[in-house]
Amino acid sequence: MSDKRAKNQGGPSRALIWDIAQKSGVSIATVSRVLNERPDVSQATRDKVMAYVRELGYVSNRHARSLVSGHVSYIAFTVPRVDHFVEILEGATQVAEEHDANLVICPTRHEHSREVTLLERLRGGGADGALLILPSESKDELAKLRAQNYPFVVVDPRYPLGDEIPTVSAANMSGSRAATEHLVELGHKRIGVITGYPDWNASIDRLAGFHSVLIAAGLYNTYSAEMVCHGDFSVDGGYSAACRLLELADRPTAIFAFNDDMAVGAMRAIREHNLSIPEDISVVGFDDTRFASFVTPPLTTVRQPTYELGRVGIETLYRVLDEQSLEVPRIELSTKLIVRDSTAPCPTPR
Amino acid sequence: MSDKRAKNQGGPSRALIWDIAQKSGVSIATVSRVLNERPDVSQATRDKVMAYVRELGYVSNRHARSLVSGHVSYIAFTVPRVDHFVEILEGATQVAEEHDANLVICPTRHEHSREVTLLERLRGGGADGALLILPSESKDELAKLRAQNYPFVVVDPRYPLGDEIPTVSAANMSGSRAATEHLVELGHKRIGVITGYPDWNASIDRLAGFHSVLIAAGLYNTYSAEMVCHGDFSVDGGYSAACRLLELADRPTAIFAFNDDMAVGAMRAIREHNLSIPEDISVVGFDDTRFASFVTPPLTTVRQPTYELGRVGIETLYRVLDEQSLEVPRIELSTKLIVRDSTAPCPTPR
DNA sequence: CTGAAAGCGCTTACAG
DNA sequence: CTGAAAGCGCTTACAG
Repeated sequence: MSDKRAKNQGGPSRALIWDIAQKSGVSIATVSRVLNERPDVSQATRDKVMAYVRELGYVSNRHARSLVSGHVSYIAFTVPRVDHFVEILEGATQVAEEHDANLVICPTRHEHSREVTLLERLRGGGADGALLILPSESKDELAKLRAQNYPFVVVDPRYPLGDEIPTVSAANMSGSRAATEHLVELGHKRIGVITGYPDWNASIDRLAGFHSVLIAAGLYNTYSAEMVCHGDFSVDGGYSAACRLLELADRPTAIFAFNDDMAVGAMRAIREHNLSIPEDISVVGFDDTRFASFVTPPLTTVRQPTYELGRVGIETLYRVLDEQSLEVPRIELSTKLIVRDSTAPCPTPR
Repeated sequence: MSDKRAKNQGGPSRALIWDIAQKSGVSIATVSRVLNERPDVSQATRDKVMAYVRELGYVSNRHARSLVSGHVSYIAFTVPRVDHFVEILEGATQVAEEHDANLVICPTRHEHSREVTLLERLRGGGADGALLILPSESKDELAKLRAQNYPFVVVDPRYPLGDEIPTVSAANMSGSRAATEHLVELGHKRIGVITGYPDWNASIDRLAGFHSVLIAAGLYNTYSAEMVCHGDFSVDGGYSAACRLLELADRPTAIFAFNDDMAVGAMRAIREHNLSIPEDISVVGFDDTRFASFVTPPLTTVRQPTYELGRVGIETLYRVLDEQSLEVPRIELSTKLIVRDSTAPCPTPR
C-alpha cells in the first residue's frame, strides 16, 4: 500500500496512479498512457497495467485530470424549477453525455440573487459553461458575463436580449398564431386570452401572434381590451383570470391560456360556472405538458419542443465553447398545435 | 497580463491567482488566504487584493481547489428518468447546496448497462459520492461498489437489498394499508389491484400492505387471484389491466392502482366502459404526482414524501461520507393518504 | 501578518 | 516503447 494514505479521513482511500505504477513495475507516465489508450505502449505492458487497474479498482481522479487537460467536463444547467423543465433536462443530458460531460443542476427558484450567486460559483470551475433556462438575469448582466468570456447559452430568454447573447427559443409567435387560427376557423369571434407575466417574452410574443391573427381575420377592431387578462402562469392565476372573463357582460366563447397550468385553472372556473367544455366554451393551452392529455376533456394546446430545446441548447453551447465563432447563434425551434377535445365550433353563430 | 496564456483555445482566458498576486504586489499564498477568508491577513492587504479580484473578475479554479483540499464538491444523482423524480431532485439540490456541493444529474433510462458505466465514470471523480434513485443495480453489484468504498445511498431500492447498503425509502407498506383501509371503510369488498412490476419492492410491499388489511377485515378468504393484475407503472399498462378487471364476471367496485399513472389509465378504461367514477367504481392511486389533483375527478392517492426523500437522501450520504460510522442507515419516510373525489361508498351493499 | 516551497494526482512534451 | 521532469492552479504547513 502507498504511504501517502493518512489524509483521507476514514476508510481506505482509492488507489492512485502511483499504486498501479508500483505494482506493475512501470512509471506513472506509462500507466497514464495505458489509461488514456495511447497507441504507443506495448501490449504486454498494457495488459499488465490493466490487470492491476482492475484488481485495485483504480479510477483516475477527475479533478487532477481536468486541471491538467483543461477539458470541459461540467456544464451547469440553471433552471427556475426543475419540474417545469424536465424534458429540456433530458435533452440536455443526452447531448452532454455524448460529449462525455456532466450536467450540474442548479435550481434558481426564480430568485434573481440565487442566479447571480450560482453563476459566480460556476465560473469558478463549478462548470466550464452553462445553459441558462429562462434566466432572471437581465440583458445587461448577461452581456457582462459574456464580456468576461464565460461561455453560456440562454434557453427561452425571459426578457428581450441583446444580439450578442446566444439563445435558443421556441417559436412562441407562430405557435400562438396556430392556436388562434384554429379558434377562428371554428367560428370563434370573442376569444378571451389569459397571458402570463406581461413583460416576459413568452407573453409578448404569444400576444403578438394572437393579435396578428385577429387583424388578418378582420376581428381586431371589434375587439376589446377586457378580453385580455394577465395571469401568472399558475393554475390559480388561470382560475381567477378565467372568472373575470366569464363574468363579462358578453363573455368569450373561447379562452386561450398562455400555458397549460392556467388552462387547467380556466377549465375549473368554467365548470364551476356550470358551463361545459367545449360545448359552451373552447379552451386552448400552451406547452403540452405531461398532463394536458390527462385532463377532462383532453386539452388542445401548443406543443413546445422541450426536448429539442435541451439538445440544441447544449449543442449550441459546444459551438460557443469550441469555435469561438463571431456568429452569435440565435435559434428558434418550431412549436406545433395539438388539437384534442377542449375545442369545438363556436356555439352561437352570429 | 500573464504570459502563460497560450493554451486556452481562443478567447482571453480567465484571470489566475498569479495575476492577482502580481497586480497586488503580494504572494499567491496571501491572495489565497484572502480568498479563503483566513483571519491572519491585514485589512489593508485584504482590501487591495479584493479590489483586483473584482476588477479582473477572478474566480478560483475549482478543479485545482478540489484537488488539494479534497473537499466533496460533486454528488451524482442517478435516476431512471428525471420526470418521475423531480421533487426528489429539488430536495436533493437544496441540501447539496447547503453543503456547497454540486449535483450532477445522470439519467439511466432504466438501462442497467448505462447505470454501470455511469457509476464507473463517477468513481473516477465525476462525483465524490452518489445518490442512486431506484437503481437497476442488483444487491451484489451494489455490495461490490460498497466494498470498494465508494460512498453512495440508495433511494427507493427497486429490489430487496442487503443490510450493508444504506437506503432511504418511502413507507410503501403502510401507505398501501391506509389506501386499502379507506376502501374497506367505504364498504368495498371486491377491490381490484393493479400492481407494478411484480418483483419490485414497491409492488411487493404495497401488495403486502393490501393483503394485510384484507386479512384483518376478514375479506381475504373470499378473495380471488383474478383481482390482482400486473401493470408496468405506465398509463397504458393501467388501462389494459383495468380492462381485464372490468370484464370479469363479477367486477370490482374499487380499483387500487400502484401508481398514479396506472390509475389515470384505469380511469380512462372505466369511462370507456360507460361506468362512472366514483359512483360505480372507486379509484385509488399511489404517488400523488402533480396531475393527481388535475384529473377528473381528482384522484384519491397515497402521497410519497418525494421532496423529503431527496433531502434525507443527501443528508444520509453526508453521514456516510463524514462519519464512516459502522451503523448503516436504513431510513423509511412516511407516506400519507390524500382523499379526494375518486373514491366513494360501495354502490351495491351486500 | 507574509512569503517560499512542497504537494494535491494527473498529463504531456522531451529525451532516449 | 518508456521514464524523468515540468507543470496544471491552487492550498497549507513551515519559517520568519
